[in-house]
Amino acid sequence: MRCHEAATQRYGSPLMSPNVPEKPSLAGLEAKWADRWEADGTYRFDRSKSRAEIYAIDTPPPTVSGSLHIGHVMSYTHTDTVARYRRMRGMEVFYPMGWDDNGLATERRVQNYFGVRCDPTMPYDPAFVPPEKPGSDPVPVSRPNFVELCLRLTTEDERVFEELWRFLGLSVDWSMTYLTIGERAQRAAQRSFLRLLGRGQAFQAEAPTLWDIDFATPVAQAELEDREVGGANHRLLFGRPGRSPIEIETTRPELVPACVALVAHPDDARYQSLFGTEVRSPLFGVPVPVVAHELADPEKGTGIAMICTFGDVTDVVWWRELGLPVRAVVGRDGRLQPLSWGSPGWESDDPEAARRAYGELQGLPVRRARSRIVELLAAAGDLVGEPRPITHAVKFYERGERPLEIVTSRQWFIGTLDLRDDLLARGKELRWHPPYMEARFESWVEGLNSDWNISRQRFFGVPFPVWYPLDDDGRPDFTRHLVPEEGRLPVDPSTDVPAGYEPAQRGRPGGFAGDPDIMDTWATSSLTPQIAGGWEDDPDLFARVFPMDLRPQAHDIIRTWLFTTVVRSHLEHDSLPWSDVAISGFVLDPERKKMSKSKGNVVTPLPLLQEHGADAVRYWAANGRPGTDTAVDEGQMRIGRRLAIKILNASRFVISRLDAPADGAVTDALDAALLARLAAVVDEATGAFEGYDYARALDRVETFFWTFCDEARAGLALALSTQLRLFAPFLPFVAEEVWSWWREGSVHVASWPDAGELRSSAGEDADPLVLEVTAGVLSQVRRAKTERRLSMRAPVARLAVVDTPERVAALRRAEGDLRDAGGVDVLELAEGEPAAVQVDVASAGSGG
RNA sequence: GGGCGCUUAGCUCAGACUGGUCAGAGCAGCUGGCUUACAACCAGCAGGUCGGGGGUUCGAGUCCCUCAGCGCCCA
Repeated sequence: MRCHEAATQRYGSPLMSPNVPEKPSLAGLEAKWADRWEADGTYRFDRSKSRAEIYAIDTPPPTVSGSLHIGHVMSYTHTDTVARYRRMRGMEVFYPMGWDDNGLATERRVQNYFGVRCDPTMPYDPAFVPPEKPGSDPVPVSRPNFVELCLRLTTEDERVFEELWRFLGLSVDWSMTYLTIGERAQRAAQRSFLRLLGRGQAFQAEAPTLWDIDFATPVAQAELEDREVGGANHRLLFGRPGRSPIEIETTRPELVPACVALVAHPDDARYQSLFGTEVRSPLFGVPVPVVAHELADPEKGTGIAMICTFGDVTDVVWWRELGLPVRAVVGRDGRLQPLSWGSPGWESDDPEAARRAYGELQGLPVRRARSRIVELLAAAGDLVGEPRPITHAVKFYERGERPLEIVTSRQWFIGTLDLRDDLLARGKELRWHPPYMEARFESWVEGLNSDWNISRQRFFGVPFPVWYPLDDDGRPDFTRHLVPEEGRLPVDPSTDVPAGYEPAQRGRPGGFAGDPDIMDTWATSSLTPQIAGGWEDDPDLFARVFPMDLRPQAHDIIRTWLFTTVVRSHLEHDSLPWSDVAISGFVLDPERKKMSKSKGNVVTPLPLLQEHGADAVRYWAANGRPGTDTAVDEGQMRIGRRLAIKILNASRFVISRLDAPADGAVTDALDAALLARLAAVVDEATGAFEGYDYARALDRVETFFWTFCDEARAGLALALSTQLRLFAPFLPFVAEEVWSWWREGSVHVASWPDAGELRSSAGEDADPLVLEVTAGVLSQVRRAKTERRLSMRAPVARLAVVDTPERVAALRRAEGDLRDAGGVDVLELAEGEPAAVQVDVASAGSGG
């Protein structure tokens, strides 16, 4: 029986009596095998394995509020090929799926889908039913009702997503699926937050914050993008008692009431005498100092600028570094808020005039305030010339439509600025595939200019597990945090009560108040290794999977997801979250343009999967090299489909011609040569996969396969078995289908081919030259027939080959096969030079 | 402004680390063939200054410098 075992090992699984369909087809393979894999638990994770035997993947949890697009299909297919490869190499693959369901994206979708908006002041209505169809005016609902609707919709979306993934053939263990709004995720996020708070790494600060007035949310540095927009430079006059006025330039004249200083470069000769003096703002007569700072650009405008609280991020820097006061005029709704001119902080030489001028602006949105104040400035003679239109870069929320404002508010942060060097070191420690992607991480870390704002004044997310004691006047003391024991997590401070208090004390003087904020979605999804791995909830599992092996993701979220995950793991575990990261490219539309909702060129995957089949779409995806942007290409999918069909047919051909189980030594020289070359292919594919280059592996396997088909080596069961296993990571359905015709078990848990065993099967004197020379001569024979417009069946009366001794010897070893394949009657082999092949095709009448 | 990537046949791309049968594959196109596994198939046909220029070398898509175009990242 040793012989049998050896053969089983070589072939990846036991042989059974072949059962080949009459007319093989790809139709219905996806559903058939997806069901079967689920029923058999083919991809079920065995948690009894040790860390060394486990290959753990930190799968990206897709945002369920969007629809899955073709880009997801590509990236997740890349991961799946790697997962399948590792599984066949004998690793126990930890491959869960997660759904990123919390956050702003879901809120927006729920608002539109149900026609509601969240009003956190309303009480819960257990009987609430959303409108049949969303009306023109959104229906206000309580926060708990709103959250219920979010959960209802995401549950539905997640079901649809899972079906698509199963159809695509992702080999995930669906029993391990997690949600970023789920209890485990909430517990992990809150626990991590509390520990950071305890160490002072998380903190609360009243600080200028980039704010999107439409989404009503603070925006983190990672969510910013610069956009070129039109604006205008306005030249304004700041007065000096008894002296000529100072000219400054600004694109935001509406912020004159928010001006706290003028600034020029310390070396700027023009303004030396002004430093330390005071000037008066136009219209409002506010005395402001003239200060020096090297960020002031002497080349820009008049070289002297106004500092307002806050017009842009440079204002924030000046304000912080120069210790200036705050005069906030823009509110969170993006309108100019009421001010009290003449009171402390709002001093003016002429409070009455200031009040009058501001009365024209108060309540206006910034754009309209801008036009109005320009009129006022012009009327007062404080505007020099006309505004000059310019184009300049302005900061936007990446999903927003109006420029961000900077408002001062109380927010939670995780300190990241002090980690810069540590994080750069982590970036170097991580193995990047492809390596050049590390540059994006580095430049991001080097450019960090603010700590990580993790709080959001929104509704659907993980709450901060914090309460504040209220003083005798009912005001919260933000310096004192009431926090729960870790064992109570997760908590919702809006319904749960801090230790030592009664529910009735909520909101009462001397009582308590819950923190109303929720965490930003990245503050949760930066913990996916911890959530999926059962950090603290399941220490046994966590020890077996963490740190993980692989983070697969696309390059657009290096500064968000990858960065934040590295931060959290560094702070909590003093390690990387994974050893390797594989970066996928973007999917471009068929015209190689970036896909975006606004352009309307987003490609949805389901129709493509249905038309071409999962294996075909996977084939296209697997051809997208690591890190490289790839266009949607139905031509490639058609090629993939044809490849799958070819595998069916070629396999049928080989299996139906199996003589005896070819467990013994290979005697035919051509067969031996083929196996020897196949061994080299296995080496290449293996090496490519070890470097996460699935595309290269596929290329090598595919190229060899077509050669194999050309040679039509009937009876080479070992070659077929090997190739099916090589194709299995890419075309899991067709590989499994063919496998089922003649082998027991699943090809996806069969062993990855072993080049050494192939070589030993091929035998000592296997010579790849036999294959090469024979194929070359056969190709000449075919060409001769084609040139004479003859059928490939046309007989060859005489074939004469002249070549080097080695090549002639090689050819002689495959003489029989050559005669059969070419229909050759007389074969003459001679050593000599120059090499030549002469094909005498029998004439049409000569008995052919 | 700094950085990264790309630029090879009409199209999509291989040719990396380890310079010398590397000038390739597929698609499209053209010409033929139902070779009893496949007509959703098979066979045959590709001469493209390997973006421009310079350099290293006996020899360079392959290494170095430089320029240009495109894309992306960061500021």
